[in-house]
Amino acid sequence: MRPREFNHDDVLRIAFDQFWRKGVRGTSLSDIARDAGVQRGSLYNAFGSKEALFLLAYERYAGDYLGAVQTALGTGTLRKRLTAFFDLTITNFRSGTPPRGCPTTRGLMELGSAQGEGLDEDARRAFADLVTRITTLVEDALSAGAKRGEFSGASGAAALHIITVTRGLAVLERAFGDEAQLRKIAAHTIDLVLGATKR
Amino acid sequence: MRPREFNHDDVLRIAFDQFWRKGVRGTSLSDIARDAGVQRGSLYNAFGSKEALFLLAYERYAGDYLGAVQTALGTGTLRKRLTAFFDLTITNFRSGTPPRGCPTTRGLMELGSAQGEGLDEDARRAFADLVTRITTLVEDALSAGAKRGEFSGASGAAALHIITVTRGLAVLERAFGDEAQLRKIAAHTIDLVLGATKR
DNA sequence: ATTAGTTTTCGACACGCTGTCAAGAAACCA
DNA sequence: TGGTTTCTTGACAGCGTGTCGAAAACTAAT
Repeated sequence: MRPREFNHDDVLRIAFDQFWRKGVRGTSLSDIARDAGVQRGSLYNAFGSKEALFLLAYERYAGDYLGAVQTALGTGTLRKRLTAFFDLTITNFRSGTPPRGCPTTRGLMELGSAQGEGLDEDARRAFADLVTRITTLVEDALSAGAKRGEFSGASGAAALHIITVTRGLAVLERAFGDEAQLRKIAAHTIDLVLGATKR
Repeated sequence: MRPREFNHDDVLRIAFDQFWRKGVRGTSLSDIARDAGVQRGSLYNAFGSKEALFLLAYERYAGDYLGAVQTALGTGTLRKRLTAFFDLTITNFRSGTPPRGCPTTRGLMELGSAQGEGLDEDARRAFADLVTRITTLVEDALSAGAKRGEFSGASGAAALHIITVTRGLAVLERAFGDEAQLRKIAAHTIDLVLGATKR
């Protein structure tokens, strides 16, 4: 059989970069094909559809990001861990020029109820999955912190609250683009959650 | 001059309903024209572009919604006011079948950095404007509550935190569609913010 | 070395969407 | 009634996704 003339992973990387910067609906396969030096038809042949290509590219990102979260939440006091987590989150939103925002949040709001019901659901699942996994990591950090007496409260509720704030930060980032504001909110949230200990 | 054969406001209402359900990029002017019983070209003649039509339709929604927020935040104890505010917010996200989500959050994430730089910026401003106005209303309620001894803390920071949570709720609604979860998070947030009083 | 078979690549096509434009239609005013 | 103005209509260009068949390129077998 004839070997493929392009590298799968390279294309996924290039594609996700475009998706991240311009959104799924905002990037065309022609864009990706041009950037990757590949014919558009070849992409369809190799990946099937734009959504399928996006899903593969997103999975790669999700894995990387989850690893980074795990690292951020892995050392130091609970406050340090949470600070590192928020820092990672905000830095991720603000990466790129101009800042690319949060691909997960964007995807979640961008898709939803368009018209194509089929693959949209797969994408939603992928986004929701990453959110769930990160929530679990935060919850674990809180539980461990509770054992060490750094936090007293319901880890589950607190973790969900923190995740909700990070999603909100992703939205505010798009609305105002004010990184200092985001960091203030993050610090305030940590105070609120940890302060609940010394009620 | 020849009078217009359709009612401006009717079209805006019909258009926003579609935009809300399917997103700006997900609805075509053909859809709106069909629903409104108007020719597509007439819409271009009357409004100029899809984005302009959306902006007009959104302004109408924003005004209505802002009024509802003002009402919700207007009576009772501070806790009651915040509860009513979150209730309004979540009910709004979950209205329609299937639930339509938050048009502001969706718009904020959907637009951003597509390719058309011109009108996207106007839309972003409109979205951000509504968020800012609501933040101010919440902050006012908190300040008033502080005077009455129902809250002690920085009203500005707390208001921003609450708004961030509502934006996060809009995202989680899309991710999980679990209304009970949203209400739990809202209740937890109120406890956290008001609980900070009795530190 | 030649040939058969398989996979990739390429180009043309159908279809939908946005936005433009010119020509037709309808109301109003003089 | 005639002219002007505005709205409506339909055709068009341009770009997007996705499909299809044919050509090209490589492997493997004879």
